[in-house]
Amino acid sequence: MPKNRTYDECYFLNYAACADLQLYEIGKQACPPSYSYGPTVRNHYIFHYLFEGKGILKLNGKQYTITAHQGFLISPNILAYYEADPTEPWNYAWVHLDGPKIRDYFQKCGLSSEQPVFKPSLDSNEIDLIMLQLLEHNTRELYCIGKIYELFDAMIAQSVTKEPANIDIRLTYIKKIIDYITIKFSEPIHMNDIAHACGLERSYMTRLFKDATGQTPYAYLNIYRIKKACQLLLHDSASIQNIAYAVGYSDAFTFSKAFKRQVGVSPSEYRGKSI
DNA sequence: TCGGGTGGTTGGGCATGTAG
DNA sequence: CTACATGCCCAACCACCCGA
Repeated sequence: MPKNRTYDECYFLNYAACADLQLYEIGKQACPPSYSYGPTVRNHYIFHYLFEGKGILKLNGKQYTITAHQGFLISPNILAYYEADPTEPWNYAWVHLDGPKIRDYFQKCGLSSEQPVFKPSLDSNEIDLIMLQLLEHNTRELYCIGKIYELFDAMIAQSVTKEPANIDIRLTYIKKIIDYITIKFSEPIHMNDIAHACGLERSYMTRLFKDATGQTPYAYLNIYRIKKACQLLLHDSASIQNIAYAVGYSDAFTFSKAFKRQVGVSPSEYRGKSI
């Protein structure tokens, strides 16, 4: 928390919630010049929207400049720092929210921890109005939940960072690869098999997958197998050799080495520690 | 279960082709 | 021109096998 933080107006909702949305807090603040917040990590989503002024956001080692009638998203468990401009400090509103579908809703707006800045493509009056209504009626919890959905709808309609079709295609390939691995992990899998199943050339598939996930399909497969093996070691009395077979290794020795490399202890030690 | 040797497989760089 | 897709190549890595 910043020193002596004062809110122009902030309302903590007593867990206003519906099936897929929890709304924790709504607030607004006209920040003094160079007013900063963080670095901080949150355990839910925070969306800020600027009525006036500008400032910077630092996230994942990147810096973004945000100006009036734009917004920015801070995702859970991401280290964030933001600071008002020294000459034109921002006047913004924020909402703290979470829920099983919130990530999807923000993604539909083109927002994620990689793309945290919302830039409306059309007249921003609609978003301004929704945010002002939220602030005005911040004690009416069900009204606010309704307005949050309206906000998402408006942001989706006005997003200029919609993912191009080819991104969707790539995501489809990634999903196919993951699906294949999760279904076939217990069988001997070659990368060519996965590539063939997805209709891709192997090296291109590897590159595609690594770009999206940060790890190769082969690494993902091994991690998945060892995770499954951990579950079996804890909840099943089968021999280590049988567990090795069950998660797709044709050889218990190879499994044991791979397990120790990833977990740090041998399979038998892992089982022994859990008892 | 571990360590070492060996052969096969994988990842990734690079050049090139293709489509919009 | 750009982004996507493919093919080739080779160093590095991994699975497998064997002995301890």
